[in-house]
Amino acid sequence: MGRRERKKAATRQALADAALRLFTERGYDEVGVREIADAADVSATTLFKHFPDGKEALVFDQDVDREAALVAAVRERPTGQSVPQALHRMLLGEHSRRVHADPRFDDFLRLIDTTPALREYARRMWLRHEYALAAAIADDAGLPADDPGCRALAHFALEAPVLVRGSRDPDTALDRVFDLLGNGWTGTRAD
Amino acid sequence: MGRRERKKAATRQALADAALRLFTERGYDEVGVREIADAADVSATTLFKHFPDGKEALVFDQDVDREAALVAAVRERPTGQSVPQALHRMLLGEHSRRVHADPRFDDFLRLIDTTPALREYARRMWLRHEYALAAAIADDAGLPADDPGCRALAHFALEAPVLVRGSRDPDTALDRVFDLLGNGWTGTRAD
DNA sequence: CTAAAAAAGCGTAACAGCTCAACTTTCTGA
DNA sequence: TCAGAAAGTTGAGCTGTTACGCTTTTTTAG
Repeated sequence: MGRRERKKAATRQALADAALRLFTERGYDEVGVREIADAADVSATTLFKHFPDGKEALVFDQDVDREAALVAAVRERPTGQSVPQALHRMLLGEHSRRVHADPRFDDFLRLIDTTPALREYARRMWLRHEYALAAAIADDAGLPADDPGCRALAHFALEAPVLVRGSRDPDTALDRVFDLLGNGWTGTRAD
Repeated sequence: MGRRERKKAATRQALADAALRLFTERGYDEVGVREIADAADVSATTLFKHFPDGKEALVFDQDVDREAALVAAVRERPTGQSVPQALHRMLLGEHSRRVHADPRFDDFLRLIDTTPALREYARRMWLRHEYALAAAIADDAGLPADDPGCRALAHFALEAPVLVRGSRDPDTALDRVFDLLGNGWTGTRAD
């Protein structure tokens, strides 16, 4: 790795670190991009060269490849396991794995939960994989790739993680969401 | 109705009309708010006084009360009809009723479909009623008002209309979405 | 090896949507 | 009638974001 790329990566990391620190200290809406750029000793233009998707992207630095994991969860699920069950397990595992990996991950989640713009951005990051996931589901079920039912299942499954954030018990809430997707609405009229 | 309120309503209408005309003529992103304000012969600040939710709100002027209709669809559904079925019928009826009411409604829908910012805004308008609808569903099923399953059903049902836009056959697509919510994912592995 | 040219970082200035403090106009009621 | 409250309007200015040009580094050609 050349000297140039190393400096580039260092600048990018300095920007992301400064942003996360300032955001958690004073709140997302109270910190401007010029201030973040100053803290990393670069100009605002440079910040946007490193993060073309804008201010929100500063928080979601690590862009791991979730798409492959999602498609694999559908394709390589064990016999007898339904598609919703496979996605459910995959999303649960992903979440707990991340919580245990980085101690700062809690602050990270709290920041996202309390900032509408970041929740929206997180949702859109998940939904970027909607098309690929829908295609994998359709292929598995022997339906055309743009089948609306498959698209709906992919869409709802990808939205589930964002939807259950803020619940008192997110894991149980996720159970309920995937129970709905797997078995349908089973509620009957009270009394 | 006093002279003052009439003038206010006239200004608001002039703004909405100018916006819709300019947007359909040249595209949403090609028209600035200052230009719209000029066309209505007011300043940009005045525009935001009339539409505090911003540029997108100019397009969704008529703010009919859908919340009551949604809650009523759940509460007053005929015996034997499930909650998803009731919501499905209600959303279908709402759509066709609007298409037949105003001939300009087609242009309106096309504008929304081709503008990501407007699609997002439409989605958020629907989701404003998520809490009320979830509470109505929970009440009907005898569950606590913040039950995650009820919240998920409300959320997915409200997102359905936006999700099926752009499909080749939106009505059939809506059938598939509500089949998923009513009966769960029934697909089995191909071959 | 060196000069040129291609690429990439960087800052200035600007434009977009949007808000704030102040000024005018219109309505109210004693 | 006429203060003063309420509502409407405005120009200046803030924030996220981008286009343009300048400088620096890297690659390439002879």
